[in-house]
Amino acid sequence: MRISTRGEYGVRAMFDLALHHGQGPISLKTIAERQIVSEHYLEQLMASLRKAGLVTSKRGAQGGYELAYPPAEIRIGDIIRVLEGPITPLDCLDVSTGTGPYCGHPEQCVLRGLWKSLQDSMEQVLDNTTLEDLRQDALRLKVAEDI
Amino acid sequence: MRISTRGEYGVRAMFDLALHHGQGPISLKTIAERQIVSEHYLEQLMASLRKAGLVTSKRGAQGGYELAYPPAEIRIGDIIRVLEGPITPLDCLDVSTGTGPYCGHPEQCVLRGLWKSLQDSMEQVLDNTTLEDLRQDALRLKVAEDI
DNA sequence: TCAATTCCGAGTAAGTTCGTAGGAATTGAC
DNA sequence: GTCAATTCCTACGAACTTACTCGGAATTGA
Repeated sequence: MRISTRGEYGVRAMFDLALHHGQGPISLKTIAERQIVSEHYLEQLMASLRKAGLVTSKRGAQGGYELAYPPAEIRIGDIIRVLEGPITPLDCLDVSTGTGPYCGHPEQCVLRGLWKSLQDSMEQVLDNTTLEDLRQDALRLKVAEDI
Repeated sequence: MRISTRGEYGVRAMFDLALHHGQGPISLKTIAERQIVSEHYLEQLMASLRKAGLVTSKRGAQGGYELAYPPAEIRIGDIIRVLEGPITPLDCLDVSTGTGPYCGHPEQCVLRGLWKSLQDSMEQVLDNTTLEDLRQDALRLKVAEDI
């Protein structure tokens, strides 16, 4: 029931970009130093986020990454889905794979309801929180300038 | 964000035991056949559940496993915790490990709130569903006798 | 021109998952 | 007392995932 470092670091990087949104491209090196993660590893995560259209990049000197949309329009669930895959406790619930909704035996429908409830509650949290929400939290903690 | 087969099969096995609660010990072989999982693999899961006190076992001919408590007193969260470990999206949230609550940098407290909300919502679902709830669902589906 | 930076593909060590294998110990039924 | 059924225990292992590292090509602003 854990998210991996892909999701964790990815959300941290996107949160960092949200805090500095509007200040031009931020380099990987800067993000990696501020969030204390491996630069090369983060590079791979940013590549995924870029291909998914959540960030834009600029190469060369003074290049870096920026959010592709305002922080209020990027949900944490969007980030997690890109980096961790569908938000679901069980593969058979994932409509995108076509393996569900029936897993072969009718009695499993009872358990399916359970797992579906779990999935719904996870998505509810992750899709109702945006980067802007996190930014507001940070401002409220009055530590934004230190980050 | 997935549970592994340990949790999935374990819940299925416990659900099976709940449906047949009060009928004496149920053998691994029977559960494995009904739930279509590997008998040897399930054996390992049942060993964990036994050590955790959720089931009792009886060796020898006509032996098998039984729920240690009535279905209404066993929460799905209890089963998942035994088989998958603490229910938490991030290790640093797990109070039992002592690594939390501070992960070294204050700005992470903002993200901590997010992950904590996620954890709470997952535990809310898993700890508010008991085996009796699932049994009632099954009875309502009128398929209990087929299982 | 050059330093900074993204982009890209490959490799890899350690850990986790999902089992399998084999046999010892226990028990009820006959 | 024997035997079949069953739990109990330890060990092994193959495949997959995770969390990176490495090296270098391409791009860009100063």
